[in-house]
Amino acid sequence: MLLIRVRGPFNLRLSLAGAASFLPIARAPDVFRVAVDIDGMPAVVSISQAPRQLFSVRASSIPEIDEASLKKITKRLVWSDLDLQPFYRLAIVNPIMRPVVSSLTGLKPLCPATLFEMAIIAITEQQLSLAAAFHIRNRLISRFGARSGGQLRFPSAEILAAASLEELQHCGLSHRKAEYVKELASSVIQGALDFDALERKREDHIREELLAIRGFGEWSADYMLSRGFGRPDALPAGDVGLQRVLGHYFAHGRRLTAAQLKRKLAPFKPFRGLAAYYLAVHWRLRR
DNA sequence: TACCAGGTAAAAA
DNA sequence: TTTTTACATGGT
Repeated sequence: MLLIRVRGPFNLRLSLAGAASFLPIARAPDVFRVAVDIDGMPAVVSISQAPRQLFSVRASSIPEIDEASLKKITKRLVWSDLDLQPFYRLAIVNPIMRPVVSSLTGLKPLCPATLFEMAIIAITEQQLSLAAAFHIRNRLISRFGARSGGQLRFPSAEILAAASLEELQHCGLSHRKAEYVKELASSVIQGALDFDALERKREDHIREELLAIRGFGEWSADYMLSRGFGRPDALPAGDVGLQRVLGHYFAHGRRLTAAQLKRKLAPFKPFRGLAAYYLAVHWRLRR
């Protein structure tokens, strides 16, 4: 077991409930359990929050685990480099945002285990409802995922690149999306696309690279910057879900345009995407 | 039953 | 160059 200290306020239970509020599942888990690959070895990482700002992290099914690697993946899963305090300082002086952050103190968006998985998530969620995309992803996982410690982990780029278009379509992807997934997986294993190297670049550079991927438009690039790369200001302004939710807070329930959405979130720069997430979770949990 | 859902690339005009 | 179209599944 490994203990990790977190910077600033963080409430894991609340963050899990926030994440679950977007999915068609009955109840949020209280332990963050993710099947992953650590240095090529399958493992299940279980993160729970001890009193105060400590996590306990366990990795099963590996006899010897490199502590640094485990720490690295954990930091990514819980976005631990993000300190919420500067965002809260901006939020509490805003009459609409103040009650939202005070009822959701410690909420953080949780990240998927890998950027590759996040990229596939972005593709599956294009245009479809989150519920539909959720079921499609689950079919991808049960069809192509490898088992580690009794849990299925998200299929690797190698597996998805080798899958046939028919198999991918059979999971519920359109023919076009099946092509996107296969091509993206191929360029990852060929090294033409290196998400880990991208992570260290500047935000605008990452965005440009993402837009060059076939199947990635503005929405997917910003969504991935926000949810995968953990850039708190990145904001998919064309997002229908956000436009509707923000409409409840800023426009008497009328859906906002992309430009209006940006304008309403301008006071929270450089945390506009995070502010949008707080409003979306607040709306879904109706706290 | 339709219709819309946290879009995009490619065809058509 | 700009506009229109096809497309997957799930919930209402």
